Order: sequence, then structure tokens, then C-alpha cells
Amino acid sequence: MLEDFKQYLQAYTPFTDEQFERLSREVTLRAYPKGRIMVRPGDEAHTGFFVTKGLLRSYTVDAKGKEHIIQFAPENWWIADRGSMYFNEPASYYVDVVEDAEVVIVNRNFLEKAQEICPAFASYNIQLLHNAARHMQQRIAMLLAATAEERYLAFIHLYPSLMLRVPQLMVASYLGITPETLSRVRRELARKNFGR
Amino acid sequence: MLEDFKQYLQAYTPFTDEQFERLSREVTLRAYPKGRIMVRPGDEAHTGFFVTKGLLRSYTVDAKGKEHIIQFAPENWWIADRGSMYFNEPASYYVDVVEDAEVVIVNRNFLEKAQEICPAFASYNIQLLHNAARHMQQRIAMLLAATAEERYLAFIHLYPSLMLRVPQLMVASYLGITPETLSRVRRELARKNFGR
DNA sequence: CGTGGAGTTGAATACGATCAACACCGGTGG
DNA sequence: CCACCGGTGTTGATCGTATTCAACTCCACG
Repeated sequence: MLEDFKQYLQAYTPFTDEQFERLSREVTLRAYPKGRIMVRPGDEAHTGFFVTKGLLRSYTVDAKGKEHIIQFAPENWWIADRGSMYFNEPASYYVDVVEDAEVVIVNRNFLEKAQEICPAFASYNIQLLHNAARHMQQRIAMLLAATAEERYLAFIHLYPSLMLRVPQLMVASYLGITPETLSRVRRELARKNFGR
Repeated sequence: MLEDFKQYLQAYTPFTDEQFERLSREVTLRAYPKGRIMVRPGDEAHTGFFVTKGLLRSYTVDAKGKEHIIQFAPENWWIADRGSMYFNEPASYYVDVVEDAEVVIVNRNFLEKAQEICPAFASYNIQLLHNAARHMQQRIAMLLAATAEERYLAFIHLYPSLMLRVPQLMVASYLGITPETLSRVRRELARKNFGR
């Protein structure tokens, strides 16, 4: 799993084996089973995760006990509570395991250490952040403007593979609709596309 | 207005007068009147704006002609279409002027140039991005979970000063509700707090 | 087997949207 | 100076989309 991490990073920013060796001393490797809750609101862990295998999610739980998914993280994605990781606040979201996962855990000093070891790491990080920000901008636009059906279509277009791995229940939660509504939207779409 | 920009930057990252002098050669200063549309979807401007005076907003317009506000930018805020600015795509949002504004315009090479001139600029940028990302995370959580009233309360808590400067119909658009609904929410809140 | 979670379907409900009318400025031009 | 106008905000009535609550099927998994 460390090898996966190395290959992923190398695709974005060049470094020597020796540099990676030093970098890897700053991280922890772990495996988690499906269903395991890794972070809870209030935790002071201040950690981020890079997924080498499996699938994680971050989400909130509202007053009525309903879950609202902030983000999915399949292989080669980062997932972190930014308030907790970079601003030293307690966590505000849950992180748990959707599919048995292997992760690289980094703590809040990782970034500085990484840049110390390998200055080029800063640009990789900036690029990553821009990408995340752009995706969130799009998602906000969607949540403001789109109907249930439009959201669903956008989702399967943007994340076709997630579509197949994530229970519908969670897709609905990610889209901000109920599982029942999603089920009806799917039925309706199937009906429409039948006469082709 | 350039002086404002300098003071703002200096609060985050140290640099010499000479460095700022070189930096300032990479930017353009302009003033825009209220109502002016600065960027339209499809534009290939690839620019970002730092507001030294006034108030800008970015937004989409849906099929029915309805506006959906992505972001407000009062004094000392950055506003940019990230896809356009950092990924060389055409713009996907409008940017226009809510209150007569003075802005610092940067183009897509600014970041690299700035880091070349002053390496410490990278950490400032990373911090800025983390902050933006964290705010967007929160907003997504809000849009997924909160009712009209909760959104409004969260907004006035988070941006009390914007509250006073922005027309209600734009607040409504930012919150993802109609102006009518916002008006009713306000009436209801006023009624509730009357018996104190 | 049998048990519990996921998905589907139906009926009733609710929240916010839409449509329409009107009051209230703030600015403009006669 | 005042009349007019357009835009903003308010209020009411109606409509529609998605939620809620409930029942049932279907698997996956013990």
C-alpha cells in the first residue's frame, strides 16, 4: 500500500527514493473494515487520509439522525476534515469505511514536513487544492440550481464508477435527496428511456 | 488601492518593497461601476480578482433565467472561477459588481510569478485555499441538511456585515431559496423573537 | 433457514416555489 | 419640486416537488 502511495505521488511531483523514504517516516499505514468509524465530530485527531484501497466517506448527522455525505474517497483520493486538519479545530464530520480500506494516515504537520523534504511538493498540493475547490464550486452550483433528476444524472456522469460501488442510500444522501425520491427518479428515467 | 493590496498581503506573508514592486508589475488595477458584468460564461479571460473596495459576486444563471450565487467578495477577498483561472477552461460563471468596486486583476500566470519572486507566497496560497475549501465544505453541509430558516440564521451569523450590504434577493439566491421564502422566514423570526 | 438492511411502491403531508398584486422607496427627468 | 418609473421587498393563494410514514419484496449474510 505504501507503494501505491509512492506511485500516485510520483505521477504529480518528482522525488528521489531517498526523499520518499524520509517522507514515508511521517505517515502511518492502516487497514480498516467496512463500517468502521474512523473519525467522529469532536475528535482531536487532526489527521487526513489517503486511500490506497477501498472506499471512505465523510458525512454529518443532523438533529433528526439523518446522514448527509460531504465526500466520497475511493482509491487515490484524499479525504480530510479541513477545519480539523489545517486549522487545529476539533473534527466536525464523521469519516467511516464504505468498503474495506487501506489508508495512509498523515497528521497535521505532514504538509510542512513534506515541503521541507521536497519543495516541489507545494505545487502538487496547490494543484490538488484547486481541483478540490473547483469540484466543490460545481457541487454548490448543483445543490443551488438542480432538481433531483438533474443531480442524479450529473452524478452518474461525473462518477460512473462510484455509482456502481456505493449503495443507493448513500448516493441519495450525497445528492441531498431521500432514498425514496432517488428510487422514483430512477424508475422515471428507466421509463423515459424505454421508448428509444 | 495597490496600497491596500500590499497591506493585505503583508499580513500573511513577509516580503520586501522591491519584491512587491516586481509583483505589482504582474497585476492590473481597475474600477468598475455597480451592475457591470466583468466575466461571462464562455469567456477566456482566465483572470482572478482581489477586491480592495466594493463588493463582487459570482453566480450561474439556470435554464429558467434564475440566478444562483456561488460567492460574494467584499473588501480583501479573492474571487475567481477556478476552472477558468487554474485549469485553462472557459469561464463557467458570471462575475459582476454589487457595489462600485476597485479590484486588483491577476491572470493565470500570476501564481507562478509570485512564487518565483517570493517563495513564501506558496504557503500563503495554500493557507488561503484551505480556508476556501473549509468554507465550501461547510456550505455544502448546509445546503444538504438545513431548512430555509437554518440557512438564513447561519448566514447572518457567518456574514453579519454582508447581511447589511447585500439586497435580500441576493441573500436568498446565495442560500438557495426564493426571495419570497426569505421574506416569510424573516417575518416568522421577527414574530418569534417578539415575546422576549 | 431466518433475519435485517436495501430498495421499491403507495398515500398523505409539508415545505418551498410560483404566480400575482401591492406598498415602498430612490433615482431620474420633466 | 414633483411625477414617474423600475427595482426591492412584502403578502396572499395556489401549486408542485420532494419528504414522511408505512408496508412489502428481495437478497446477502449469519
